[in-house]
Amino acid sequence: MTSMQDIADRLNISKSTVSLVLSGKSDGRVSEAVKQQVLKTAKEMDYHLNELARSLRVGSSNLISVIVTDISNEFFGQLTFNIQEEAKKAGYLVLTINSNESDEEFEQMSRILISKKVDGIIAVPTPDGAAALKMILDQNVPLVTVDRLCENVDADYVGVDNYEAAKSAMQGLLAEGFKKVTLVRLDIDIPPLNERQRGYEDAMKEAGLASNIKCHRIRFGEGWEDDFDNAKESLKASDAVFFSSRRVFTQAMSMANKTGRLPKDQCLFCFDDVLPYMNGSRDVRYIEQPVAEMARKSFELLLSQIQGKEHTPGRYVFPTKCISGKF
Amino acid sequence: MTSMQDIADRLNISKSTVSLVLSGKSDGRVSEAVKQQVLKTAKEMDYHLNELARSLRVGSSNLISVIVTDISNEFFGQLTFNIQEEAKKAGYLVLTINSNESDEEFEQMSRILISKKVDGIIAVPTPDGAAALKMILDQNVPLVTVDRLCENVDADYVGVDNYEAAKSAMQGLLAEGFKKVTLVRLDIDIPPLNERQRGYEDAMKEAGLASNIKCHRIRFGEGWEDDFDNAKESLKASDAVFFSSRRVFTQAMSMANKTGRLPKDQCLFCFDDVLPYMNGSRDVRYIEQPVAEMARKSFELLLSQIQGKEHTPGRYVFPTKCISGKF
DNA sequence: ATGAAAGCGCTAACAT
DNA sequence: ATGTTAGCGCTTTCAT
Repeated sequence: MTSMQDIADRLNISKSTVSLVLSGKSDGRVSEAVKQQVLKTAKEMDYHLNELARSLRVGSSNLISVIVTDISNEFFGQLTFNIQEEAKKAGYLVLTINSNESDEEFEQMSRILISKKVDGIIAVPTPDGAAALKMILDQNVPLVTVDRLCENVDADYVGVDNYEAAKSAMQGLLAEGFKKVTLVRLDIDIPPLNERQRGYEDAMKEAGLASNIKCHRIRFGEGWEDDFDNAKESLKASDAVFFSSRRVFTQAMSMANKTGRLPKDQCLFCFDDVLPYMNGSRDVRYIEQPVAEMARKSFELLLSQIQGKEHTPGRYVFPTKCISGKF
Repeated sequence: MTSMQDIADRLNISKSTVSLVLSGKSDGRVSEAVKQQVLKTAKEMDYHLNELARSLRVGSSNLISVIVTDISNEFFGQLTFNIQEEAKKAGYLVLTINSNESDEEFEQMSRILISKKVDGIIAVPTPDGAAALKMILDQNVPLVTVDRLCENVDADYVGVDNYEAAKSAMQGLLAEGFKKVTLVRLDIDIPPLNERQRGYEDAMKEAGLASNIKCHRIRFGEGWEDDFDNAKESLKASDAVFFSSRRVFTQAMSMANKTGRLPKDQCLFCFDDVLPYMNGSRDVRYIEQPVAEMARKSFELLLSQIQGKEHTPGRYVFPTKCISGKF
């Protein structure tokens, strides 16, 4: 591995001069002749900058991290993808981490990231991730939270109004005459899912359908099949089903292949785009989150923290779109 | 930021002793009393190891990278997720990179990764990524390729037999009496897609259906809608359609919502699991790749290279599963 | 325009 | 059992 010293030795100059040239700070400070020699020798000797050394010296790694619960989840995949593209433009690389919905993993990985001297963290907090978030803040590591609001943590937040989105979409649904609407959600207590449920319940109540409120909780991990099995009859008896996340929706679709279909005339309502899953024979309604914009905003906020700009944490709530039709 | 020196100063001992304790190498070499003091003081002073400095010193970053074309693609999301979980167990963090199918980006990002001193790279090569792969190899950075075989690059490879999988699934399809089978594929020349097409064509030929061979290419980026539009009539006239990747399948499904459905009695055949997309009213056939095992193997190969074990590059081909039924 | 020297925080070989 | 020292490869201040 060639180092700057090696180049300096070869040319009988000092490594400071080499550094000046190679880091592009030679304007006027180094003679053109020397500059060219350095550049040429660097190429000849196949020199590659050691970022580790540079980072140690200047105290910043040009690394950020995105912590999601599960990168293989489509929504988080898209979020991460868009953040990465933004980061790339600004010269940052992205460490992606899966918390697997575990508070312990979330905190443990946060510690490791801090050790790695990441310049900032964009995180989807786990159900009880407040402690980890506070720890990050304590270490003065720039932090932006996405998707899930942690009320008692004073950090930037980017997300959507889950309550309003769910409620108003429900109202549209009810206005069309659907009465027996059942909710299916994951059995993890995270704000978005709770808010969506609240939106569902309030819409039902306000429409005088409180007695039809019915909610099925599906385990996040092992055992979810059983939960669907138990919910089966109740779902079949509904005239519309609200799947409060894409994950639970696709699980339901997979299950349906094994344990029986949902009635064809039933309306499906889902949080997040499910168009590709539809085959044109159903009333469908879904809510679209502007994931690319959310990603962009998250990184923008992080970057301004990194650059030490004047900053008081804010909450940035993006509008959703409700789409319905025969899909 | 507390450093080991700070702890040493506070306790009037040397930083080597502190290092010994904090890196867990103090067994017998440091007195129990001092050890406890160090541990206590470290906690008090809220000490966090500076991995950057450690990495520079020991010459390894405990960072690896996974380069895929697009992390928001479900298949790559799952692959990455599983690699990350393996890496975590071994104490590695993962930098994920999107090449966006661009050879330039692939090479440029590879250079940056090498500068960052990643300990190894697991990559899904871009269509003409050979140059970048060779560069990585030249720098003696451990490398494993996944999903796409680069014939003229001497690196570990993990994948499936795309030709055989496609051909034998096609044969099953034809045995059921389907005759007009049309292929839909992305318009990027990567080995898996080419191999799948070859499998399709050979199966058709051997069944005496050469004249029915029909292949539609869908652009990877902008304009893909038009390509589907052009293929529309031809697809409707087929009695089975082979979607050679999930991406192109889901695109087709989304399009169908806008420009008209495919006939109900048509058989859908797809590479990669599409169960959640089905609603029980169709003949479906799909090929499942053992993505978790592939991820595990990839990381295992990478790790053994990193650890400098005796190693000649190999090709590891995993069996696929073909599933068919009314889904 | 160039060089010398210090130092980022850590580890490890070598004293003591 | 503990300390001293050197050095990983770089940037940056201060001299010259």
